[in-house]
Amino acid sequence: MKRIPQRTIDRVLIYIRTLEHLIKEKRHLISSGELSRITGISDVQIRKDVSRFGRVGTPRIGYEIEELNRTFKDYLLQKDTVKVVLFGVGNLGTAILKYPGFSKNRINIVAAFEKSSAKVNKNINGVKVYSVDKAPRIIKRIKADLGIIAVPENASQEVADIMVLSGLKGIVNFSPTSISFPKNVTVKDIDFSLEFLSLLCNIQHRK
Amino acid sequence: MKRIPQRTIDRVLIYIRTLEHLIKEKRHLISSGELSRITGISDVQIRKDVSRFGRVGTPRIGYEIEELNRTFKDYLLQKDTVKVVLFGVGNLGTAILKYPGFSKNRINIVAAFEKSSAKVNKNINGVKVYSVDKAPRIIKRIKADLGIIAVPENASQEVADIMVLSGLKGIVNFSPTSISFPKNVTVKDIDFSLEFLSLLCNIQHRK
DNA sequence: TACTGTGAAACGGTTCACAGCC
DNA sequence: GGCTGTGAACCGTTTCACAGTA
Repeated sequence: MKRIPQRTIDRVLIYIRTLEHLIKEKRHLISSGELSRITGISDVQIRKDVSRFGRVGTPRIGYEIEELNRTFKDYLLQKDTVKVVLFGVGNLGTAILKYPGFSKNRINIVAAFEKSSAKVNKNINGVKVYSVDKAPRIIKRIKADLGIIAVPENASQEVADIMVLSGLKGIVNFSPTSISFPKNVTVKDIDFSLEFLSLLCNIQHRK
Repeated sequence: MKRIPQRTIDRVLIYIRTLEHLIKEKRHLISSGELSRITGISDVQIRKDVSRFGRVGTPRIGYEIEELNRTFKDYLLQKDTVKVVLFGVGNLGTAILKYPGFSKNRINIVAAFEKSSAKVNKNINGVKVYSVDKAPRIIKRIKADLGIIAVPENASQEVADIMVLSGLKGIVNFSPTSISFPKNVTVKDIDFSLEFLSLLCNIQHRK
């Protein structure tokens, strides 16, 4: 199959999330129109996305939910579990450690790292907190996939460097600053302030 | 000035964030090339974005940082402060209440709402926690701009309905589910699991 | 009739190539 | 030479319009 663009992947992840809700409700069939109403994504867009996977729905009937979900997941979510490490066990870091949604998506936070010695060696929600200087060794040993930056702004670049050095190829950066990194590493920035301001501009600038 | 597309707005918010860092470091001038190196956004893109605001840099020299920053902010950030209300004072909700980055962006969380009576009437980081049924009255009185959904998945639609009823026009939804809402309301979804899975697919699917 | 599936058109955004300027 | 500024080309995505089907 041809390479799937990131935009499409992000939509498909929403389809998967929705289909799994429906499966829990024992639903079996869904049309592109109904999926559109639930997700807010247009029905044509949904059919285009589905057809990319070669999947065939039944005219007049719609798509078989289980089958569609399996097709998406087989293609996108090859790894059975994702191993993630967290840097920074402050308020946000702790909330992430306790976030209830990860387990159902097979996302496992396997270790946390902290500078402040008061938190080191604690155990939060079953995750051990280590001193930052142990990070490279531990990350290589457990072969983590992704890393999370949840440290204060002024420490984020330093922490990012350690993550790159440890061989992580993907980073989710919650700190409100641009970090530099080699181009074989992929970074996703989530800056809460920017999300709010973006939404606000969005509202104000629509006539 | 013509309507500015959302993509551009999101980039400009990053420019503002960066320029303010530079101002703190007493820098005065910056070229599109250097701004590109910091932010990861291409230099041509930056010049295109800047030119949309009619701003003129000096060839050979670059842009005057203070001036550029002011131009962006004057256009985008008209409100002096943004009033936000929070629904759900669990782990994530509490982390948001204590998030240190909001104040410098003039984002104020002005009230929080919780179902569980154990938390009602508490005060977290200077923000009063009210019972959910008080929400419509309080939100209208204080004229809040945006609302945050940080309640468990199964309560998110119910809470969203209350927010719409209270007149909020923008919602940041941290719950991992699609919510339905009238089209005069703008919603921004932040689903942590999806962000991680998206990043992972991104890494795996690049050749 | 009520749906899926899809080529073609329209749209929007990014990159290119280069003119202009100090 | 090193920077800004920008029309034009390019590219990817979304929407349109409609053919196909049970």
